[in-house]
Amino acid sequence: MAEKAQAAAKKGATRAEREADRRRVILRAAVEVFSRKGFHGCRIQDVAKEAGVAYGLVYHYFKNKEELLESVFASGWQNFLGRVQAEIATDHHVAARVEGIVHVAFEAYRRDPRGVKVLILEVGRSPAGGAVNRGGAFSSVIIAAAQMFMEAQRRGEIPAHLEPTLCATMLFGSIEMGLTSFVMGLLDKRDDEAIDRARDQVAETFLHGLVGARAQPAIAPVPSPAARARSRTSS
Amino acid sequence: MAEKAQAAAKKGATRAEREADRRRVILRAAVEVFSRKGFHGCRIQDVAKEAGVAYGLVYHYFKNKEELLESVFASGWQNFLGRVQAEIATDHHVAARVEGIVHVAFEAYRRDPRGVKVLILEVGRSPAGGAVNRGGAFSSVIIAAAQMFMEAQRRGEIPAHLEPTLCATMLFGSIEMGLTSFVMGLLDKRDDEAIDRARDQVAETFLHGLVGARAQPAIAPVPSPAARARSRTSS
DNA sequence: CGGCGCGCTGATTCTGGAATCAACATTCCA
DNA sequence: TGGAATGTTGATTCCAGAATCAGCGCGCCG
Repeated sequence: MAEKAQAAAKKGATRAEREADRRRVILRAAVEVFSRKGFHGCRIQDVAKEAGVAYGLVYHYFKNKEELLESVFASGWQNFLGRVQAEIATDHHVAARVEGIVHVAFEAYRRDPRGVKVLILEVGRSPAGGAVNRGGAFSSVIIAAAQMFMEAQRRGEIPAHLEPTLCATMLFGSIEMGLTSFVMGLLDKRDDEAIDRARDQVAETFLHGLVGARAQPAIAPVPSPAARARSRTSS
Repeated sequence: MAEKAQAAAKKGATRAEREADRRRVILRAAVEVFSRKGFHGCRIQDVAKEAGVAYGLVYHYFKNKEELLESVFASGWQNFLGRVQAEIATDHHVAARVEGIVHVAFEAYRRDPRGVKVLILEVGRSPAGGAVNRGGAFSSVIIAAAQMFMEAQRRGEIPAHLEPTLCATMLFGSIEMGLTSFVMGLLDKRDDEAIDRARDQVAETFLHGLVGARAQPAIAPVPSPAARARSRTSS
């Protein structure tokens, strides 16, 4: 249906270039279709049609459906992962780094919502043992971020009693769900302002939460008796 | 493989009771298998075997595979949803209600990790248009929570400039990813203490973040020039 | 106690879609 | 310009696994 553009680009280009181009077109189509129907919900034919290409050609460029997803993942996630790692690797104050990470995520979404959607919906979480799970790629960011928080604790930038892994987990949870609310249409995905505001709120709220956290009491001014009673029941 | 227990329970029970029992056994087995292999990754046969029951019987109790998932969803999510709604419906301070919600989620996980895993991995997010997505069930909690936050703003319990939907989104994102870190083995799922601590940290951190949020500046003491420059670039 | 109904069985059928492949098209180089 | 190499096609093959169904046997009722 889409993607007739490639025909035009065919003219002045070496064979290798055109081939790489085709590959990219198919990959792009795959992202598109996966994001619409999900990995399992779509047939290779759908991808081919979307790419304006014959059924079998997909198999010329990718060993099988699985490898196609693999590649979609690689092209999207690797890139994202790299940027996040770069943010983490700076030795700025943890606040700056967290801001950086949030920024990277929301920018990625602004640039390519479809792609982010696929990553969020298909790749990041996918059924455990499932062949789809990119050997703990998700885990690796979280671990990296956890190390960052640990370092921040050593520097006294955030309270020492927080579990770093959980901090990392919450950070990406907030980001991911923040984006999901756009993906799912809870917030207006075409409102650029809204995306900016969301980004800032996620970063700020999360940071305030970390820095303000104190070991003992929740700051509930009127902690209902019921909640109080329950709150420590099971520990 | 498992579930030979039902044979024993067969004795003193009316027919209807035994039948309902069977249904429950199958449902339980489905949760088990879905959580291990995912919805798409498992065959009805796997479910049947897990339930210690014949292939075709599954079809006696459920129209098809889809309806089976539907039921797994209903039995798990409805229940969870109800409890969350109940928390939201109290007119306690927002802090108490948030604590309540977090508590409900983590308790659910403690009681039935498998079930929670299925909800998180299969049902909650599932490919968009996909037949699996329970008509925005996920959305409905978020909307409810968003209303709670709006109310809290009216009462002056949290800053007025926060986007309520995003607050809700972040809350469930934090909870969900917090649980995911157990599901994925980043934290030790058999350590009851750890679960408790995680629960408290999620609630506290999130609440501090909300309450402490101020309209203008992030609290970055040493906001790296790079981050500063970038921070407002695109708005 | 005998026969009848219904929960239950699993071999069989059926279907959708992944992967193959042999034929056809295009590009490249001599 | 010819023909070798490589790209492209889609009808065909093949199979996993969903759904069916004809019959069996267990337990209940007369």
